[in-house]
Amino acid sequence: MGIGDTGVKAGMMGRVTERVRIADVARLVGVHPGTVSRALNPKTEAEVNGETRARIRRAAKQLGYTPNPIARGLRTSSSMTVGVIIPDLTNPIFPPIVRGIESCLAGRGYSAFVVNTDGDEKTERALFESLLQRQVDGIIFGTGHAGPSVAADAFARGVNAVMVNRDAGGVPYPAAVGMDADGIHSAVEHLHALGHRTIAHFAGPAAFSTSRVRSDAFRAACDSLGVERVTIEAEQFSVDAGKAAATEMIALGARCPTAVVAGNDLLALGAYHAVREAGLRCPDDLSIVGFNDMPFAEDFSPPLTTVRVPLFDLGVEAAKLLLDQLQTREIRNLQIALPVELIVRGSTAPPRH
Amino acid sequence: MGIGDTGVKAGMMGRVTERVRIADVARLVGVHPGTVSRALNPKTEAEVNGETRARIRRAAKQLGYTPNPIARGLRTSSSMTVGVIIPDLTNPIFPPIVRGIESCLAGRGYSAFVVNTDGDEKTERALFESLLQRQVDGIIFGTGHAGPSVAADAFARGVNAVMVNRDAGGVPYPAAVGMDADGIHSAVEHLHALGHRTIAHFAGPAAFSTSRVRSDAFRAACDSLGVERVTIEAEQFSVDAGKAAATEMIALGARCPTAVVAGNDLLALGAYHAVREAGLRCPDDLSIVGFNDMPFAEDFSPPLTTVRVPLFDLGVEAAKLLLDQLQTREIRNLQIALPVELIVRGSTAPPRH
DNA sequence: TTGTAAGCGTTATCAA
DNA sequence: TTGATAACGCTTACAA
Repeated sequence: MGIGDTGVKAGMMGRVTERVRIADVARLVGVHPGTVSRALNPKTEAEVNGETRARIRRAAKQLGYTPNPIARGLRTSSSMTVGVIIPDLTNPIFPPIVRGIESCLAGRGYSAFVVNTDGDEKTERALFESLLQRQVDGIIFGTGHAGPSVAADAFARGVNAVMVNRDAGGVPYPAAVGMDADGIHSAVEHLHALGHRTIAHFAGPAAFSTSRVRSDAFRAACDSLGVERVTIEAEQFSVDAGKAAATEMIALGARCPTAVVAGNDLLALGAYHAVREAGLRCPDDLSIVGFNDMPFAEDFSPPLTTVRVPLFDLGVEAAKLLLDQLQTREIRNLQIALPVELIVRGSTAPPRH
Repeated sequence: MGIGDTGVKAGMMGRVTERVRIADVARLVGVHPGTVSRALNPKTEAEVNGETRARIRRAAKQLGYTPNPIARGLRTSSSMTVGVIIPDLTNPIFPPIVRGIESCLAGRGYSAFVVNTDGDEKTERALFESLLQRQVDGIIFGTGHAGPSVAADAFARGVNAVMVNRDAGGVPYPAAVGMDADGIHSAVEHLHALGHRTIAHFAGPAAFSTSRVRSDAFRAACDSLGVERVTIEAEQFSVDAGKAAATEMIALGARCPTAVVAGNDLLALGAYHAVREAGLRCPDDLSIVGFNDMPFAEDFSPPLTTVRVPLFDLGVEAAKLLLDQLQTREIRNLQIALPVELIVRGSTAPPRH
């Protein structure tokens, strides 16, 4: 590590600009602080005389007044902030989702506070509590899974929340998800059309709704097309797990399927690695389809055939769902399912005999 | 869009668990709230009798008391939060940086509030102000550039901040960066050793310190090795800009360099696209080196030879720098430069004659 | 329509 | 060492 200190110091800290308070505006206008508050608050601006309101607005702008969200939050127990709980920001599906959430929230004056659990339940619980302490108005869970969960507790405690990407098992929070079954059907049909008659599915952990929906759809699609099928459950939705699954499959030798529908792009990528390591080639020896169309999937070697999920829009819809919930104070048990699309690229080809 | 509403409603919102306040603990212990505050605050716990402190701690735990950060923030004008301003979370170098920042912050009780500017100065300014309003204790800028900037204003106003990845031109905030010059030297040497004698550099926008450092190093490295050089300045650090630069370069025909050192991986990826579109191949017709080793660069087609920057650690160091600044209340003008490493993969090969 | 005043849950100053 | 008390900056009954 190189450290180069020029020795120049910034001297005394300049003072962070004195914040102008509501009282300053009130004084300038010659009116009571309460009136200023009412005039500046969309919900109460009707209660104040049009002309005074105009004068207050002008003064506020002149002084550069902006309400202190901390003080307001203390008073109203609302922070105009929503917590976003995801497993890991470096999983490439999350940045687009988060940006979608923020883009929707920003328009309504809300901000997103994003935290990472690394898939650890204890961490998730701690982060959840700390978000509540910070007075978030609601939570968007990107960590949904079946069984006991933080989301389940949140629901029991009446916390406003929604799910994104995955649902929460039995917990009736609204969710924004992709039409995963459609995507899997398209993938299987595509492979069938290419001539594949034995196809494998790398399923994600059974606790995730995305895993279950995709693997059920896989079974249904294969059966309806008369395709022989194998399902291998991966420990996680990760490159390593995908590699392990593919290695196991390749060991089948002659009975090895000619194509795989991976539960997500990371598993597909793991399959790439296994294929390469086994001295085989994709798509010549094995066709591989991913799921999500994560950023840069088109730049993989070979470019990945995958199912595109509108991740940004998933984020937008989840945020809308939450905002709606905050407004109506009613938790609706519904799913918004967005259409997905098979993107055919270079990782699929006819099987060779 | 498919909407399926089961019609099941969650009934009346359960009530979010009643928060237990400092007064509740005080009452239980039979002591004044002020004492509880002192006992629970690391800075003042020495002022309270060991035994009372123990009783207070026990009661707090029993009741599940946790201080309300909003109330505390109002009183102390500190939120134990730092703002992180980056251009775009979907730029793959940022998730690792952000995780690094958070991992350091978490240990010290701070949280990170991340916002995206999309490279727009006005947006950045608005977000900056809103972060200050939210009482962030400091800011980490991932958006540094030369000339008038939000960081410059922040410095003038005495705001605690540090830079990550890029520095802020003339503004003397501390910065955590990579040893970019070393990386470029390694890249040029690698290409020279392969036999390349004319090399191009795709430089990023001149306002970024990363661009300047890298392109200066490129010039120096080529000159010291007697390599002919061309520099093309890209409009942005983006795939599209890289493609444009490469297309322009390929149009040179016979005078086209046989290798390019791209200012970052995105520019390199753009060059991939241009090469493919021109019916050429990498590395056969053109060797390409990237910069950063963004996630999944090894999975590109071909796997990208690039300079690995320890992005996560950059985040960690930036956070440390800021925490240090918050503690000492002194803005030190220094740079922490972390070593980088050339990762040779499949996008570089000897030139063919 | 506007003023008054209480209070959100802490921390910090001052006395005891 | 502890208690009393006054802020922090805002919103919101309630009164005028």
